[in-house]
Amino acid sequence: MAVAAGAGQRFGKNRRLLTGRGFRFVFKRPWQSRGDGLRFYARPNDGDCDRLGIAVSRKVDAKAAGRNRIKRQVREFFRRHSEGEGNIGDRCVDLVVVAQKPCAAMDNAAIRDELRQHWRRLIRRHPRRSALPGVHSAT
RNA sequence: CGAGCCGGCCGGGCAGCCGCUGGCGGACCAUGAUCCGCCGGAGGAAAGUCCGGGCUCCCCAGGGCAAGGGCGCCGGGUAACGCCCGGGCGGCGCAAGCCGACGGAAAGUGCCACAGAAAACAUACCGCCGGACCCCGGUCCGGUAAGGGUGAAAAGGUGCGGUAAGAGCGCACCGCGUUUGCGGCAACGCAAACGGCACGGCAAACCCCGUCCGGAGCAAGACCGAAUAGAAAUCCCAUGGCGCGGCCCGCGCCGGAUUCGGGUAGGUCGCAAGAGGCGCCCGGCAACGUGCGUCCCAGAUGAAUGGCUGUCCACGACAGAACCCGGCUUACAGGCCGGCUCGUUUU
RNA sequence: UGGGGUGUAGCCAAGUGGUCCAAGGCACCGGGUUUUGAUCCCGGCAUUCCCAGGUUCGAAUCCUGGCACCCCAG
Repeated sequence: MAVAAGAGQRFGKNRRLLTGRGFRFVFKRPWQSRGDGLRFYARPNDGDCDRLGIAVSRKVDAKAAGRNRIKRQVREFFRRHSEGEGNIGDRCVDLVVVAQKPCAAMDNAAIRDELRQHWRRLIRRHPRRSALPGVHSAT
């Protein structure tokens, strides 16, 4: 069974969007949130956990190391805040995070700040059953 | 101690917690994009894609020729190279050292603006010298190329002799060329004799000579599954089946190959043990090679190394594998080791 | 990952197999014409020809290396 406390901390392949089909599903009818450096596209799924896809193109940052940095920040935030397994009663979402050009100039703290803003909008629209102590205590 | 040169190396460390990914082992009333344990998990440039290979498919299947392109002192190393090592020559530096697209201009074609008499078959503006004429300054004829002037570059340089003035005209030295001898595998060097101006520069101008090169690329390519359109063109019919004419045989269809168009974007393999790393012996000035021992060292496929906390310090640069090797080039905080040169001080 | 292309003034751009001045147009600025404006005429743009080396007497042009931007394939 799922370990209730640590369920949201994992980030296996079941928590990611792995195929082009998964991305297309989200982009078809997305809920959106736009900011300076990032955009969120989300859509409720039929699964039992949230899933994440990230898009950082070469136009954002031509250096591979720079793109990896952005993706790591997004992944780490999602790992610590999203809904894990055992939430059959909830409406979980597929989320795609797209990085925009200014993101390359932001430091890690700034990226996390923006992620928090988008995430707060997301949970207002798609409420969780479980509380989100991480978000409230972090801010 | 200061200034500098060369070679080699490192690229935050430790501890804890939460994660990611591959392999192996295990768990299950949920056999999966799951969970648990152990072990492995980015670079010196992984980069730019500038060269050289391996490996695949296509073409040719034997090689040659042509086109186009690369390379270019000599010798060696290497699977190969445009790389590396050693040497020669030239240049820079007091030196340690560093740098060099460094074959050919009497095979040919072409270019050298402006200036200048003349820019390559040489030639004569101002001059200098001799002669003639007019008469006190020039004109004409001839000789000459030292000096002036022009230019990026002016037809060997310097000195002495020589001369009407001059000139390789003669001589000495330097330079250049030819021949011979000697040293060296060679590039080349040294020496002697001879030649005298006969060979201006540019081949990163066309080119000549020598030498090397077929094309594409792992999203190559192979297989499984799904899906669309037994649709189009060309060829084959050796084997097999069916139909038609009585058989040989022929034709048509099924079938096979290639191409074009359309559809699909799921999985498996390729996919990591290699021209491999390290250590030692031997050969070699060295690059490197032979042998022995030892190690297994990333394999993802929306794509893995991160986050947080503590602590130490010089407060962390450039930057992320995507088929794999050998090089080159470019980016880079800081630091370590070894050798050498010059200067200064002290003994 | 692989392949290809382009960098010349604020913008669009031409440019030679090397030699005074790097065409031209738009825009902008100054002046003239006009009662004023448009048109028209004259003049101007003080451009490291993307950057760094090299060849050459001389390079936007030739050679080498680099940077930036754009496009294409699956």
